Amino acid sequence: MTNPLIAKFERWDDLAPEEQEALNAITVRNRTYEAGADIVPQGSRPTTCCLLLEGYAARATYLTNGDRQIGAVHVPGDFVDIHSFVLKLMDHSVVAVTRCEVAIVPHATIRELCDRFPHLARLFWLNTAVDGAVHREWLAAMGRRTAEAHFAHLLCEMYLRLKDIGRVNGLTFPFPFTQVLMGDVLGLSAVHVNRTVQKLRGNGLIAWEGGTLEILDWDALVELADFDDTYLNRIREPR
Amino acid sequence: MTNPLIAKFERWDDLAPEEQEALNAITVRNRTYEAGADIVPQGSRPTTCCLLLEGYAARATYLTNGDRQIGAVHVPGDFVDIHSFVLKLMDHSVVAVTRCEVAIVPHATIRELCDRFPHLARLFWLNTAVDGAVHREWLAAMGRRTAEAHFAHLLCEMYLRLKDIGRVNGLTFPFPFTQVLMGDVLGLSAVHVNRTVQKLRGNGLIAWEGGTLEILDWDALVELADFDDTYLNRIREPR
DNA sequence: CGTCAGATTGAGCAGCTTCAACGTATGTGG
DNA sequence: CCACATACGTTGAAGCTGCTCAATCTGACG
Repeated sequence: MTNPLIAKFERWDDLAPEEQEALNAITVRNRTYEAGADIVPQGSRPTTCCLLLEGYAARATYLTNGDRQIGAVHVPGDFVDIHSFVLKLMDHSVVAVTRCEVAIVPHATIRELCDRFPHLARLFWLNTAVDGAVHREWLAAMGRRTAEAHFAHLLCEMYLRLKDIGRVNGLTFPFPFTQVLMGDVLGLSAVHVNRTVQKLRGNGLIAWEGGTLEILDWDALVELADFDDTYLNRIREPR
Repeated sequence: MTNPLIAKFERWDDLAPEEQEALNAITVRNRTYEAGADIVPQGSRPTTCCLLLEGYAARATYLTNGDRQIGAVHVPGDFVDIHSFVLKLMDHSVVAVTRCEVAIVPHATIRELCDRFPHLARLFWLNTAVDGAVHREWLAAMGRRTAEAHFAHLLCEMYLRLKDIGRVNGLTFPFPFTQVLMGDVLGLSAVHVNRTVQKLRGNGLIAWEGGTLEILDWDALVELADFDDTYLNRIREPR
């Protein structure tokens, strides 16, 4: 199997052979997390970073009343907490939404890599920058889009990101999330998520059952969501 | 006047004398933007980065219907679009909320700085990471807090950030924003911003008039907002 | 067959929006 | 100095969106 991080970086820019080699050698060990487990807890001080190899993970910010807001959904190839290398203290949790397989990379290794290959340092930085762009777009979706458009927007994003890593089948992809979880993603109650899903179904935009989602009308979904993929930075150019 | 960027970086970590020297030399020219002007437009490809020296700026994501969502408010010392160095294509605009004075730094200069001082590269990266943390906290405020708590949260954040750059006077600070703008920040209509402000005033938490805001009861504001400053990363440690 | 997680439905209510009017301060041209 | 325009804040009324509470349904599993 190709290294999914190399694949991700190569969607952004060319990698020198030595850079690829270095990226292939950074994993200290792999680890599996069960669905629902904390991969990195809010308030902790990680000394490693986690590269998601398999499964879905999410970033959750918890309030003291127990409510939480999810700020990003991660797919295989995502370096879910690469920012902890500079941030040190986690302001949020990374949780395993499904069973997750993760490669563990020590901060010290990231440090060496960055010193040896400034170009890789820029790509790590870019990773953090794109995460930020996703947050901004989610903010716009939450503040200025209807619940239905917000959900549609999320689906457009998930589809493209999964497509980029070769995990879609036509317009169908795995979507093993509960409606409660989607509430934490969209900032809605589970009940209202249900009603929103039914609208999307009723309008013939999607089918969603058994953890599999099918987009029935991509153009209509994009239109409804006012979706523009610029923020995902799906562009290959010198960095 | 001390360089505000150096001041900011030194709140995160020690800087070597050569690093300070290098940071002092990066400005190519300064420029002033009138209130309301685009400093960096959404969709553009900047070849420079902007360091805010004076005034308030904001990042705005525009929808095609003209609505916008603000994702961050910037104060002097903020490198408002440092992420454009790796991102290349702007997914959002940076707008001058008041008249702004800005130092312009070419990407090429940032590049040299990063190559020469990997430590500075990490601090630029940290800058992007903290921006991301703010976005996440705003997401949580928008999705899981009431309008009143959301506004209170924003005020706690603004207060601390302004305090850190020495721009507060006791619990009073400049807050020259219109209620329409606050709507774009909070994801609310201007009318509801007005009613929310009146609640905060009525509960004796704040006074706000003539572009000046005074926090009348900090503890109550923090309590209402469920505010925790972790995400602002106001910690000095080796990076 | 019982249990449990998750999805669905209904009813009533609170929060927020829109539309529209009005108040107030500031500035501008005559 | 007045007449008028403009920007911003405030208020009321009506209606939609999304929430809470609570019940029911469904399929998977032991």
